[in-house]
Amino acid sequence: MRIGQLADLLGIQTQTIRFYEKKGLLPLPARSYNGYRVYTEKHYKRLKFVCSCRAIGLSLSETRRLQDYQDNPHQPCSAVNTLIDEHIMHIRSQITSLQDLEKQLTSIRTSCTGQSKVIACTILNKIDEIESVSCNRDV
Amino acid sequence: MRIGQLADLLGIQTQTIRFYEKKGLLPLPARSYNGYRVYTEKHYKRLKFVCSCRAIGLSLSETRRLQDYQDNPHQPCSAVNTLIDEHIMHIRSQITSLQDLEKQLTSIRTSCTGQSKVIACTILNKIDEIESVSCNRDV
DNA sequence: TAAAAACTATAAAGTTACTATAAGGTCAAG
DNA sequence: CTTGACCTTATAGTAACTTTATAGTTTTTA
Ligand SMILES: [Zn+2]
Ligand SMILES: [Zn+2]
Ligand SMILES: [Zn+2]
Ligand SMILES: [Zn+2]
Repeated sequence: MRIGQLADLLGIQTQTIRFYEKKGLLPLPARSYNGYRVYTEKHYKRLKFVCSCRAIGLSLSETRRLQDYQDNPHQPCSAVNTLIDEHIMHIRSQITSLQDLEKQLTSIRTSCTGQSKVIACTILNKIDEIESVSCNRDV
Repeated sequence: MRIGQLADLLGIQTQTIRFYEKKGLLPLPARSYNGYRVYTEKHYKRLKFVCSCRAIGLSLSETRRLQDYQDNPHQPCSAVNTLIDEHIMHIRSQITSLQDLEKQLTSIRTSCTGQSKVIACTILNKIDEIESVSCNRDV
């Protein structure tokens, strides 16, 4: 199978496959006489796993760690659980900070009906009054 | 005021200030005889506004647009409201996709107690069974 | 007074997970 | 024999910074 077919199978771009290869998430494929990459079922499964990990929001390095576990299948799987637990915490903390943001934003938003001029806009005034404890930037 | 003092006042790094300057979010400061940047109250206010915008999750380009409105204060402020409305939509759609992720992840997670070996880990099996319609990547 | 610490400057590279562009080689069809 | 679809590599761009390197300046301290 060539790179275009593999990409179509998984609904991703060929560059993405090359990118994963460079990042070590996909084993080096054989090359045909003309230099084209040749993929097997094994590559397909490996790449599908990467796509699935991305679909549940795992980072590429988290995905890589899971692959390592898959490659050493006789160790206890508690490490897998830990990784997923930590990832769930990532997601949850993102959710709560976004929810906080949304509250603050809707409160700011409702103060203005959009009928005034910018100079008197209560939204801009409220933004000016925000006391960012320290410029948070991780959202 | 020098760059370090300004950074301390707002709890950010000096490089971040230079970065904002390069991005056009902060007017060019005067320079003292030795080339050091010299900031005034005006710069402080401008930078504080940027930090506040970042604190409510606005991107730098959204922040820039708000600055443009501030600089032309005699137009109607409905554009401000629209920008904030759109930004709230950004936040809300991020929240819902993260909540979807969290559901999927907790369902995957609860299937394993971490007592098995990797080869039999139901988490890895469930990840393998995910049918990513197309590898989503915007989360 | 001289060395050390602290601050400033610029420029370039690293981060994440790709996407886009450029410039070119290969292959089948018409 | 050229067009189009496919493949190759390398490089740059995205967001919002952070890190590193290299160097000049000021302040503190021994
Ligand atoms: Zn994670
Ligand atoms: Zn308004
Ligand atoms: Zn936004
Ligand atoms: Zn398990």
